[in-house]
Amino acid sequence: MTPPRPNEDKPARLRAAALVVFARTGVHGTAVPAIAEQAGVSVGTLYRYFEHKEALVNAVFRDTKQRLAHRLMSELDVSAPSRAIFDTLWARLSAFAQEEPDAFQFLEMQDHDSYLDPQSRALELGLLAQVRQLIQLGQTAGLIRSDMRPEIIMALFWGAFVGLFKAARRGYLQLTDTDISQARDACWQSLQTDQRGPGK
Amino acid sequence: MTPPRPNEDKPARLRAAALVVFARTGVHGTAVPAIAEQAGVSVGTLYRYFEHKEALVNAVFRDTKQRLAHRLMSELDVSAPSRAIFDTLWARLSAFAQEEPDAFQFLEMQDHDSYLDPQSRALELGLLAQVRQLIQLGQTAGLIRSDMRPEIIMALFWGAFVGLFKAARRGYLQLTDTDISQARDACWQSLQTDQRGPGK
Amino acid sequence: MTPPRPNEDKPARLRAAALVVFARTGVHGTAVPAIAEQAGVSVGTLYRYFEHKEALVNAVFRDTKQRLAHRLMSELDVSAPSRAIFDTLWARLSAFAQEEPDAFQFLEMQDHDSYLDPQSRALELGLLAQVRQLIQLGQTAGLIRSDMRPEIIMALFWGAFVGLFKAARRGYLQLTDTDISQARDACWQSLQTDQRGPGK
Amino acid sequence: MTPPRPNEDKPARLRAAALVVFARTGVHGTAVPAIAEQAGVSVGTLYRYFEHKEALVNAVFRDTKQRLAHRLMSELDVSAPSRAIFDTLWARLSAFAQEEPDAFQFLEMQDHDSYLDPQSRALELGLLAQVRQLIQLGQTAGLIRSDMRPEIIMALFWGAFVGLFKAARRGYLQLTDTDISQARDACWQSLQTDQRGPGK
DNA sequence: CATGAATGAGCCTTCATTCAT
DNA sequence: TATGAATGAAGGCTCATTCAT
Repeated sequence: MTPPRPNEDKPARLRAAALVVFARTGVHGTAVPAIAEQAGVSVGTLYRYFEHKEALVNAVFRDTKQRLAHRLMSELDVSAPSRAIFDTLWARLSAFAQEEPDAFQFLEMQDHDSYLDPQSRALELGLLAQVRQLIQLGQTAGLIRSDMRPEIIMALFWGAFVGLFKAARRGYLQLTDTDISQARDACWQSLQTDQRGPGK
Repeated sequence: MTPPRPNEDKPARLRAAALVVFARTGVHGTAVPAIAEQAGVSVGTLYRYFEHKEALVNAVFRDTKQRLAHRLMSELDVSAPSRAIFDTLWARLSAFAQEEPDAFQFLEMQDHDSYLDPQSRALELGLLAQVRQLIQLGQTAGLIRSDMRPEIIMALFWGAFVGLFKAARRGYLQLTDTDISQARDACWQSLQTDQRGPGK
Repeated sequence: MTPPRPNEDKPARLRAAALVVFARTGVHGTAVPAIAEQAGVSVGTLYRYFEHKEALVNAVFRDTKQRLAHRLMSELDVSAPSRAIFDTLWARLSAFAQEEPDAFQFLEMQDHDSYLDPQSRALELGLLAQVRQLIQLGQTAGLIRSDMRPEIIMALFWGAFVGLFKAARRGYLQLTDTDISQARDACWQSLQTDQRGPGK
Repeated sequence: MTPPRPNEDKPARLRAAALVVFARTGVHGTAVPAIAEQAGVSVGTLYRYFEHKEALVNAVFRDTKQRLAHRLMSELDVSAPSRAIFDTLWARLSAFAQEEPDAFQFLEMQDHDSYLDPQSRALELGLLAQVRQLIQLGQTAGLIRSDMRPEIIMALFWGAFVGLFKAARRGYLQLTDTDISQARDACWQSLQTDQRGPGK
């Protein structure tokens, strides 16, 4: 009934479709037929390519996480100064969040823990490890403050970025390019050794 | 069969129980009987006090949000310097996130939009408005950078905080008090006017 | 909270209340608490006087049937000519249907068979037997056609009467006193030996 | 487990099954699984074809009413004398009541008002209007008494017929063909102008 | 391979009935 | 004796999954 691009491979179309509806209604709130319909195939076909709904969720998760990882890390000049790397990463993340809002939102959904399998979790850790290395590199080079554990830095930075786009998505905020640049600079600033000593 | 604390009031017990399981499995992933069981009452009893599952969710949300708001804002000395206010808020938030991890996680869940009623949403906006005012006060007093919109500052700050505790909860991080203080200082640092000018 | 007539006996009040709501919503469509509320007592009290919902239904049925029987048969001059008896019965039935529409409707409800107990059924047969005797009397006296079994006559007559008031209740008809008299005469006419021979 | 006639169409089988159990237990007294079981399908299948239980009830009602209407009215020679029309209708009604007792009983159930939708109600009124016209025709032709409103005549006649078969169904009566003919003649007689003047 | 009708376990909700107060 | 909160089986309905075509 709806064979949009007949020779596009079905699993990919199903993953893409699932991503859309998962972002809209959440994983638990999405019925399998709704995914099949969005993909323009029948339920039976979906189950030909994915054993469970859970398997599909994990496939979508890995797919999306990997796309993010690729967009962030591919051809990244790790020999550049940290600030340049930071700006590049920020720009790439922003592009991802803006060009694939569903993907970005999906990755941030809270209730993944209940159905992610070990492989998916490993993938997540992999990306984290990569970012961690970048930070450590910067710390060693003296370009990023060394008085904080890289894990803390990552959590704060990633959280701040997510917070920014989540606020925008929920309508609390209208994000302009200026906002995004300012936010980037503020975040970078917090990664520097404090020049003024502790407050108070 | 299970009258654990016979004279504790049921609605409160049900809200508390719901919070626990919602935090664990998400709202959509939680069956009503699971809530009743956690509360040690029967399903029928739950429905005596809450018309819908949705009504219960909203009650839990409001309850929790209000408790957070109260913990954050009660007896806050708004005439204190911004840094002191900031530290107080950070400490209170940390205490909340550590003492009531379920509550903290629940409030951060993504898929609330689908079932929150107007009253709940209004409550959320109310707390945001309060925090916003604090930031504006600090900006006017020259203690917080004025080159960023308060909304952006809030989003970044709240996001960073959430990111920190979410990473801890997910096991990517073992949070110590030192970590929390450092994170606080880093966040505060990003709220200051940059002393060194933009990078690059 | 609502002790309307404190010394009226409770079972009677409960039967009356049940009749009202049964007529309105049907037996299956009526929740026990609704009956208690209508009676101005608590559910617990209801169960003090009636073992089951079913027991209450049967009590209401018997109560109502007996009241009908009494209104129809008490002080009936069985020595009067059939036409006079007929007119009296018709008038009494009409009064009952008009003064106690709930009772009349309840007695005619179809799905009684599923919960009437033997005693209730016996009562029903008792009233039928009484009417049957009246008809036989008339037949013997040559005042009612003898070419039809009394059972058939009863069924037709009772059905016609019910049909008349049911149509009125359902809004297909606005019943006037003239209508009721005409209907009475038409019914009586059908009980007479045909003066013109069969059709066809 | 029970694929009795595999290629019979399911909605029809479901309507037929529902009619049977509705006639037995009443609509409110019938659980959806009981209908599915009677039809030899699963609950899920029932809900594939009918949105609600209520939708099914209405479908059954319309189906049944229309079948009755068709059996009564199709190829009816309205130019025939009233008596002939009357006899035909009576015969057709009798056939319907005897061949499809569940259908006949279902149509007469009291508590329809609570779940019939406007379309179903319209259908009911349509059939009534048709019968009404036949009566008026007969009245104009002087073959049916003109001193009674057609609505009254309809109510009495339909009620009498229903009463006859209801009595039989409830076991108060063993209906023979002779009974049915006699009843028909008696009913016709009541539709004639009284030749003897009022009784008393 | 693809389809989508069929299945039935499980979800949300109601309600007849009980029992501590 | 009266109350009404508590219970849990059962009802209406959904949806992940299967399988005949």
